[in-house]
Amino acid sequence: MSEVSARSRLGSDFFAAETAVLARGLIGTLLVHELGEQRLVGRIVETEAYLSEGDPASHSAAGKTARNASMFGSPGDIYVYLSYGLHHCLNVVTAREGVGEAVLIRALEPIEGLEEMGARRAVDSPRALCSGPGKLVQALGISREQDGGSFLAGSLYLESEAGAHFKVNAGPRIGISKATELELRFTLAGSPFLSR
DNA sequence: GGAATGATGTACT
DNA sequence: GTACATCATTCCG
Repeated sequence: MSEVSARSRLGSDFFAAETAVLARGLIGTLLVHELGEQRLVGRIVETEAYLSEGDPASHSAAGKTARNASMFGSPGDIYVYLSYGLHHCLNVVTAREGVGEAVLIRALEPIEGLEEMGARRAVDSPRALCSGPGKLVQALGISREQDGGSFLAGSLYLESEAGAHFKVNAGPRIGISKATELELRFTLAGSPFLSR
């Protein structure tokens, strides 16, 4: 009997799920960024699904542009975009047959590398490190250089823990003005590390 | 506690 | 010119 459950890197079968299903399934998984000797890890506690048809809040709704091109790639691809001209946000692409869809990672519970995250963020409280889409990208040292890459190969990837189970809540997405009636935001029940 | 505000790249009217 | 999948700071109660 091991006290530490086995971790395994998530593969292509995991990312093949329908977008909203994957958004829910990502809750509780570990986001890992290896930066040389550094290993920065956070548990995903908040996600939002951005669809194509019938979702005017999605970047893909107005068609493909230079900025959102990665959203039209393949399941498991990385989409990083610049928000409000200042902050970068990280997405897991779920595109299928030219249909641009993705899952926005909105908040993490810091697990490993808290000190390094604090240095990058210039904050001390663990709650302030990754409690927002722009914050977690800065804390983990992610940049637009990762845009168009893949979670299936490279230094930025996802892990699951064997036997792990999480209670997930669903509700309306936040920070948007269109399609606010859709319940496409998923959160880890009771987590103190959510964005709001 | 909450509301208002400034910073500012990309895409669209 | 305006809107936007944001954040930190500044004001007010």
